[in-house]
Amino acid sequence: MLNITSELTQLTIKAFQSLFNYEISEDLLTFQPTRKEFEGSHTLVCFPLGKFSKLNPEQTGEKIGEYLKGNTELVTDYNVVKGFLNLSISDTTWIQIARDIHKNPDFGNKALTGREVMVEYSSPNTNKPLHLGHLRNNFLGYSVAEILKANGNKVHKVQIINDRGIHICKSMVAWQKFGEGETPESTQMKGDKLVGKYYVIFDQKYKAQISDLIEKGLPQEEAEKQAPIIIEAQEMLLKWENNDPEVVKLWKTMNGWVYTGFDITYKTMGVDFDKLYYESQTYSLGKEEVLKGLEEGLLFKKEDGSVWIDLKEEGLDEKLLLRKDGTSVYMTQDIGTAILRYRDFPKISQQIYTVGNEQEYHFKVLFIILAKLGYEWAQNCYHLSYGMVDLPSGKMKSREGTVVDADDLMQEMFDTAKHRTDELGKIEGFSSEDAEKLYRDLGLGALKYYLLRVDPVKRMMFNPEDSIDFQGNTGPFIQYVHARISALLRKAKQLGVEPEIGDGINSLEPSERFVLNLIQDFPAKIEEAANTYSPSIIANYVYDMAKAYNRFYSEVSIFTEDDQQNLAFRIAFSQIVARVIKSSMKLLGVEVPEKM
RNA sequence: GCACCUGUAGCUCAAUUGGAUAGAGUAUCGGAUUUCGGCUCCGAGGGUUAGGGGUUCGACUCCCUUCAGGUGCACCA
Repeated sequence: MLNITSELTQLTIKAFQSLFNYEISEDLLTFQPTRKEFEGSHTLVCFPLGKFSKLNPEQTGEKIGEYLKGNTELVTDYNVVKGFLNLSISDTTWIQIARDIHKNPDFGNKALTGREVMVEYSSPNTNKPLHLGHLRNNFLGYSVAEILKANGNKVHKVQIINDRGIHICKSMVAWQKFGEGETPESTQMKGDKLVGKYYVIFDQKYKAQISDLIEKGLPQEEAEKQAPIIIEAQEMLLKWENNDPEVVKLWKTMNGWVYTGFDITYKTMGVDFDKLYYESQTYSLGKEEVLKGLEEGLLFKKEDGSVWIDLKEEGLDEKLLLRKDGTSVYMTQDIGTAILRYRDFPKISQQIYTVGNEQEYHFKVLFIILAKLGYEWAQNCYHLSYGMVDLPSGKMKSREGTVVDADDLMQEMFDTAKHRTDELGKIEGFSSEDAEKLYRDLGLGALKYYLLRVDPVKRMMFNPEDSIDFQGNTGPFIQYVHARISALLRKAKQLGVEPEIGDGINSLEPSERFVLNLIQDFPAKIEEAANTYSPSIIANYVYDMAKAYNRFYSEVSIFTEDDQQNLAFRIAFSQIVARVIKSSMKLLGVEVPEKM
């Protein structure tokens, strides 16, 4: 397809050659969108060129503009403001571009490049339900996977389920002692909620025991170590690692409950995975690798028998890899998991870990350790880090029970969507099933869009009220624009108008040029988003486009058009916009309804 | 204490990676329409980009520094 920027670059090189007899380098030519207060669509920054043209930036721009206008079909007009050369592109070019895009329903998606990557996200602990933070994680990981796919990568979506360790033993101990045989069936609770309940109970009992011990005169630190219930949990972990049948059975049962619960939540969220990894299946590989590293002298053993790695040369500290009792820690497991994944998928060139920014240090260390152990792919590992999500009501702290549960929040979004939609009377003629689907699309779309439109590295504020507004930079607004176009297309069909870009079109509205300029930028935006792992780029892009189309729509009344060719063109043009909106939203994991 | 991240309009976020007069939405104020103090349109105000210094044709962006907030520095995961 015709690419205006690269076309302009080539023509400008030629112009420069012919005007100043100098072969200008491509990277000195930066084209950017023209600011809307000036005429034109593409702007060449002339400041860096003066050195080679031997003229000041204005004169340089003037000369180049004159040349491009006079000698090319592409450029029809120009103006120079300060050192900026603004170029107007011919309508025939725009129409040609529209035609190319219209013919290509798959516009934006690159063909497979042969590159293969793995994206990890979600990766919950199995001792408590998913919360708001997990929502950002899942949406982010899923979206990045979609973006990478669109950019030509083969993508494997995976997660690592932290199904072993002291945390799950805590829930198990509490259930054993105080559960009285409760099950999801007997309590009518989602499995993850039930197990989470016992995790909380454990914590309460543990705290009570600590304060008892402190009252008896023990220092805080000692009390934390000696509380009977924590000792029980530690003993259980050891039994688990030794394959004690009873403990393993309980562990399987309770994890099973959690998985059933998680599956429901994932389904509601609309995310999925190609393969699941379980720490219970990877930690022993990690242990092997650590022992191997110890033999090779890469690691060292302390007097108490614990195994460490020394990272002082890298400016970091020493890091524990095996406890004195020989059990493995978080890091050990992650080493095993990473290696196992490369064995499973030898062709992947990169692993992307979607994990909160509180673990930046962990991943920094992990990647260094893997490199030290001799795995050169470690340098391609990437920690997709993201900030916390705050709520207007205040901070989210799991210990204080102020966590916002993922299921509850999504349900609240659906309810709000229903409430707002009914209020606006937008669902006349909907069957109850269709209406239900619409509430879900709107509620979930609002949530996803709001969480994804912010740069991942930033801590963000989630305001449920704002997120589901039909006005402004929100999911529902974009969904609304799409539905509006869909309605227009339906009407065109009724009237028997075929969307088509014929040869008779020769001029465009300024707002159409503006929108087309945005549209032709779509593949570049995908690439940028893929390179920076930022769905926010796509989100803000699609908002700009929806807004621009909306302006066009209010300026031009489409069906009063008496020129049939022009009408067919405007329908085709709208169709392209709808497709790009749909594709963009798909990259964010958001459904766009046809009707709303 | 050390390390990393963040700081942009009252609020929530952008800014094409160093480019023009820093933009949207929301809130506020004004106007239009309207059988609601609701909805919808139009317009306006609102900024020393946390402060200071430096680099250059040009800095929200890069470097140094101070301040504020957050996170990490577990034989938890």
